Amino acid sequence: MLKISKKADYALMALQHIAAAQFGDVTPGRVVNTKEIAEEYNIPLELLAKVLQTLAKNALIESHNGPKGGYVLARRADKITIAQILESIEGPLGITDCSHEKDGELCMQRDNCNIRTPLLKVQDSIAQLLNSMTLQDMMGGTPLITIQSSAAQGVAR
Amino acid sequence: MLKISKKADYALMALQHIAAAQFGDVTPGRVVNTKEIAEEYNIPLELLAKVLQTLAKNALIESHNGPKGGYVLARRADKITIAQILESIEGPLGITDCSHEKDGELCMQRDNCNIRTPLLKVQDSIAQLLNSMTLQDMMGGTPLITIQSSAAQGVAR
DNA sequence: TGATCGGAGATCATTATAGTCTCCGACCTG
DNA sequence: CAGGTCGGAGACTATAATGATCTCCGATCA
Repeated sequence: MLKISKKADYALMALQHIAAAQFGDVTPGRVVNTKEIAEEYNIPLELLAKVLQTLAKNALIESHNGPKGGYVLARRADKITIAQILESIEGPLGITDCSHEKDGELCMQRDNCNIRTPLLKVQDSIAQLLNSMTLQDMMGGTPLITIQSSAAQGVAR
Repeated sequence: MLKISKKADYALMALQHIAAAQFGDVTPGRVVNTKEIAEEYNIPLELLAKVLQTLAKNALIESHNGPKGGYVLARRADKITIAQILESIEGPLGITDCSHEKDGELCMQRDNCNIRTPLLKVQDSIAQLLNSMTLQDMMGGTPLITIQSSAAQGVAR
């Protein structure tokens, strides 16, 4: 349950790769194209292209056309959150259908719903979690931040 | 993104209702049947039946056949976690495909995967969150626990 | 000017989801 | 001891989301 899509997976991998090429020690400032990433991670080329286009449209990366073209990060890796990446590909975070329902499209259970409030709490927690992690945190070598919900603490299990 | 299924929604609503009927002030100890829940929350009867059967099979509720039959909680509401409920319906928590891949079905990206570890961290955090909330916490009136990831604290946003 | 890039749209196959239908067996209760 | 009321279980269908592919276009730079 709560699985993220393959596209989102690809987005994360690609961004990690772009960030590494751009800020890594080996060949810093390198522009990386779609084909390189697709081959590196065994991702279908054209599907990855779609994903990168979407990321570019959402201003997470910048595209450069023509030979020697490719993608670079639109801003520093520590300014790109996991939440931003995932939301670019999969749309806004929404545990339930009614998480962001517009006026006029209320769900059938709405008036009697007994789980809306607690679920929104859960959603907020996940949102905080995803917003607190950046692409930088995902870079290899960097020790990952320790994540623990305060709610989980002190719960005997 | 990260939406839970309608079935899982129904499961949460139903369990909340059963718990309320069982431990509420009005008519404690009441056994509630599928039809009552379906009508209360506008859930398709037969679909809800499936959901409740699954919950029974996973030992979250107990079924009683025959007239006056229905469902009761298998244990106290504070001993049933949101994680248990969701996993009963949607299967184990898995942010990525490779979260619990068995031997022999490795994903194509496996050997080169640069995002597996951080994603598993995210997954663990969500698991902790869902395990820390119980059906009891979802009961109406009860002030919901304050959930906040420690990682989110101290992050300017 | 042509090979190399990304941009964009339509299209298709597969799978997951949501919902339905049918038949069965267990249980009270009159 | 029968009939209505319950859950149990399986097959089945429709719709939507996903993953993936194909084709054509425009920009760029050597």
